[in-house]
Parts: sequence; C-alpha cells; structure tokens
Amino acid sequence: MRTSQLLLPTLREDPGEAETVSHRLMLRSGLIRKVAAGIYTYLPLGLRIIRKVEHIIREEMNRAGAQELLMPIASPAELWKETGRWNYYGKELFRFKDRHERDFCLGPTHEEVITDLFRREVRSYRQLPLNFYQIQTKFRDEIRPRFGLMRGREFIMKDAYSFDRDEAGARVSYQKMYDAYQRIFTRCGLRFRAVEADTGLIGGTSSHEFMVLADTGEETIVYSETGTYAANVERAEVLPPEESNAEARRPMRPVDTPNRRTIEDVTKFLKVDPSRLVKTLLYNTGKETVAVLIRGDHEANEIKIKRLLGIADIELAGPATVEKATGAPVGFAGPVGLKDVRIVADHAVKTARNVIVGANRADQHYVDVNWERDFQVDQFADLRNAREGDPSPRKDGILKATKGIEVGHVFMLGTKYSELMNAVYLDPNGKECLAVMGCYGIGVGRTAAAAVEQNHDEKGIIWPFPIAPFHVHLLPLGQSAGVTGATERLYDAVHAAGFEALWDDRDERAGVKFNDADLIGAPYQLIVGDKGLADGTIEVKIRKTGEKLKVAPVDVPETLSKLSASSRAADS
RNA sequence: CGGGGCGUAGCGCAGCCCGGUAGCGCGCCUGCUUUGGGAGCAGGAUGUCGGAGGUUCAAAUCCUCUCGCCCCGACCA
Repeated sequence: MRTSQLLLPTLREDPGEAETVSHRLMLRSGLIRKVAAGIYTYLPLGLRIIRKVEHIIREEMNRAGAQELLMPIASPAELWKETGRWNYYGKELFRFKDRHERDFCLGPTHEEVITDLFRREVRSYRQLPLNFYQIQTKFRDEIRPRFGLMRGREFIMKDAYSFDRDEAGARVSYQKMYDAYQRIFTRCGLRFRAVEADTGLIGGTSSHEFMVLADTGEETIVYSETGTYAANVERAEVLPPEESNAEARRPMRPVDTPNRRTIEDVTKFLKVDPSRLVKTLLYNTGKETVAVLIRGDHEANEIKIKRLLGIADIELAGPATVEKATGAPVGFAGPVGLKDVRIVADHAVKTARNVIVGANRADQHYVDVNWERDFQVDQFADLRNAREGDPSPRKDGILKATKGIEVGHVFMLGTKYSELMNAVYLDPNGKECLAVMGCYGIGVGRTAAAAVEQNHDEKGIIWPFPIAPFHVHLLPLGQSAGVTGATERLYDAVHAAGFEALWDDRDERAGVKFNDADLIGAPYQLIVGDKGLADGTIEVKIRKTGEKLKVAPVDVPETLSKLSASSRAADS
C-alpha cells in the first residue's frame, strides 16, 4: 500500500482532547477520529489493526471449537423483560422506540438473544455442548466514556456463549475459553494476567478477568508474589485477622472534635493513626438504612457490602438520612447508641481495641470504644478492599497490588438465563433439562489500545508484529530514479516473502518520513537512500530497539524473516 | 449525576480580567532554493469567535440560558 492511496492524517502535535498515551497516539497516528463522546470512526490504518486482532481471535475461537454467528445490534424489549434486565440494566442500556412505538434497545451484550436462539433451535443432548461467538459492535451508554477506544460507548466486542448438559461440561467449556484467551492475548503481544473477578451485572457463579498490566489501567488487581493467587481488588477475599488483641480495654470517653469530619481531620487533630479509627458508613438499600463499620485505614468494598445485604443497588446515604439516623450532621456518625439501624462490620473491627468513633453528636467523637462493651454488631463479614501487604486468601504468600486494563472476561453463568428463559434440552431419558451456560467477552478495540499502552516510546507506537497494521514501512529518501527503482523492487520482494508493506511515496523530507514512521510504529522500517545505494545497501531499522542494519537489497526478505521469526512463531 | 476545566482558521493555542478593525505557530495553495531526523525565502487562501437571547453607540470580551467536549468519582469489554 502506498501512503498516497491511504488516508493517514498524522498529527504533529498532541490533540487537546487526549491525555492517555494510547488515546493520544491513536489520534496522532491517524488510527481513529472521534464522532461524538465515546464514538469513533476507525480510519483505514486503525481498521487494519482491529482486523488483525479479530483475525487472531477468530483463529483461536475456531480452534477451541466455537462457531461464529452474528446477532443483531437492535433487540426487542420483550427478551430483556423476560430476564428482568430491561429494568435492572439501568441507563446504560440504550433504549428507543420504532415507528410502531415498540420498545427496543441496542445490545450491550447478547445473553438474551443467544438464549432465545438456543431454546428455539436446540432440542437434544446429542447437540451439546455448543459454543457460539460473534464479533460485533456493542452499545453501552456509559456514564463517562473515556480514553478513546479504552472505554467507548460504541465498541467492538467478541462475545461467546457456551451451552452444556451439566456443570461438569460447563467447566470444560469454561476452561477451553480460558485457554483460548491465554493464547489470544499472548499472540497479541501483551503482558497480562488472568485474575479472579466479580460477576457484576452479567451474573453467574464464577469468573476471571484478563488484565493487561499497565499503570494507566482503571482496575486494581492484587496477586501473591510467591503463589498463584490473583484477583481484582473488588473481588479479592480478605481473611479475618487471626491474632486476638491483648490490649486492655480502657474506659470509653467523649472528646471534642470541632468541625473535624473526615478520617484525615480527626486523625490529625487527635494525633493518632487512621487504624485507630472506625468509620461508620451509612448506606441506603432502598428499604432501610444500614451502618457499615470499616477500620479507618481500610477502604469499603461496596460489592462485598451489596453481596452481604443481598441488595443489587446501594448508595451512601445523603445528609438528610444521616441526620435522621444519627441525630448528628455528616461526619460524626458512630455505632455507640445507634438505634433502629442494622449494623454490619468488617472483620478487622472485631479485633480492634480502644478505637475512635463518631459520637452521633455534632463536633464530638468517642475514644477508647470497644465492641461488645460499648456497641453491638449484627454481623461481621469481609467488607473491605484487599490491599498490598494483606495475606493471600490462599495462604500462599503476601499480596502485591498493580494496575490493569480489563481486556477479557470469562463467566460461568450456570442456569441463570436458561431458567429465566426456559432454555432446555431433552436428556437420554426424554426429560427436560436446563442448559448450563457460560459467556466470554473480549474488547477488541480495548485490546488494541492496551497494546499501545504497553508498547510505545516518546516517538510513537511500537506495534507487536502480529497486530501491526503493516509489518514493514518503506521510506525512500529523495525522488531519484535509483531510489524509486530500488524501493519498487524491495516492495515487491517483501510482499513475495509474505510481509505487508506500507510505502511512503510522498515527496517529503527525510525527517518528516522518519518521524511519521516512528509514530505509526511498524516493526521494521526500510530506509532507501542514494547514500546507501552507492555502496549497495539499504537500512533495516528495528523500531523497537532503534537498531539499524545495513543490508544488500536482495537479502532484505531473508533478514526480515529472521528478525520476525520469534514474533511469528506464536501464529501456528 | 456531583465536582473541576475547555469551546476562537484543518491542528495546537493567544486575545476575554479592563468592550472598539480577530491574531500567532504548524498545516494547506503558488513559485524559487533546499533535500539522511518535523527546511528556507517570497507570495496567498481560510473564521456564523459552539448556539440563542440580552446589556451597549459598539460584544470573542459583560449578563442569562443552552449545546458540545475533556478531566476526577459511582458502571464495564
């Protein structure tokens, strides 16, 4: 492909709208352009990358025995009402009416549609197991789209759904997808880690997220350095502290804490460590107000709280509710003397002695407060986020924390959707059985963006060979007949050897071509100039290392084959 | 939705506080020179100053409303 035939609008300066590396570089290198918030056009070069990622996904999904189909983007409300998600999904579900005033939505995921297909078309246990996948545009009306392709409202996703006769079969299907994902992300040239995850809105029994390790990641994961445990912090279990606390209980007393409302204010004012405080968070569940006690240096985990309460949606109570429940303004809530409110507490509160809590009076706290003697707790549970330094719940070491970008997610769904939608098959005895399901997603654009986050330098992108838009970037310097002729012969030879080449045939100065090539990030650049040709060589520049090899033009295909051998090995 | 910020030429920005002919750099067009890391000189084109309303002799600038976008928090591939 010649650049003169390609819309490739590279930008010299960083666009004002982008702050993240991948977003900035994808705009600058002419891969994407924004149409509206979270909605992008893929320009020709960007689409090539998307197609490369899709190609790898297809190969691995097919290898794992899944079959590709394609479901519609618009789906009727009826299906979503059957599973209850028409109400449950919230504003993220983009709804609209057709000309007959019938309700529709843009598919954010496709459990309903695929389960509907299954129940209509599959009858017998002989047809199972089945695994269907599609690579398709999804729409989720995200509260806050950001970082370009990292979190779009419209985005391309590979989603797959497995149907098995039983739990055991479903576990096999799940494992096959888990293995396929390992291969996919490895082939995309990513450093990643599979971690235990929460099941969120999709529901189901267990799941893993595939996290690309990057500082700009929105997720925090914890893992055991010495063991195998790895989990999203929102999921990671925290073991109850083992040691009992021998500290003697001192008598409780009130102290004045004028206008000190936050943990930080109170600890500074009383000159104590945050771990000496217990914070009292009041949550509205829709039915009641619940007080959640968390040690001052710990972070509340709302997912765990929701799970404990068995409530899908909770929110921190507003000032009015807080005042009603505690009789004090926000910032002075505490468990002592708190009436008519259910109190749940994190395990760490149980062993904490002589702590500081709000007094349920303006500008006062209690110090030397002790559980059982001074306040009661209805239930203790694991309610906080894991953090670095906590023991691994598998008892295989101490947890470390890192940031990650979620590029894939696999779920064991169980029979949640088959029950709600009556997706059944007949077993050998002619008895109706619920299909046991799994579902498996990969964000295609996000995978590409994550690859940029992990593979770039100050000059631009450094594409991993398997997903590079072009393998080789030909840079003829000047317009002499010798250079043009040599470039043309190289272009053909490189193609014949199986490489995709981009030929910069613009009448630009060397510096412009070099900078654009570094920005676009093809793994190899071929620099053809009169200087080199005079002694019979051209230069092969390796983008990643900056290394330049002087090579006779006839030897270029072989040199490229050798250089790329290791990156291509993963293909087979 | 809450908090913060921004909308001025294709891109990056200044001008706004203190109202008075709309500017700079890059890119784009023409010509000459140059040609291995974002060239030089000369000439040129390009704006409903996000939109609507208001104040004023006069509004990019002040006021009100509105739309869009970005960043930080609750959602997720």
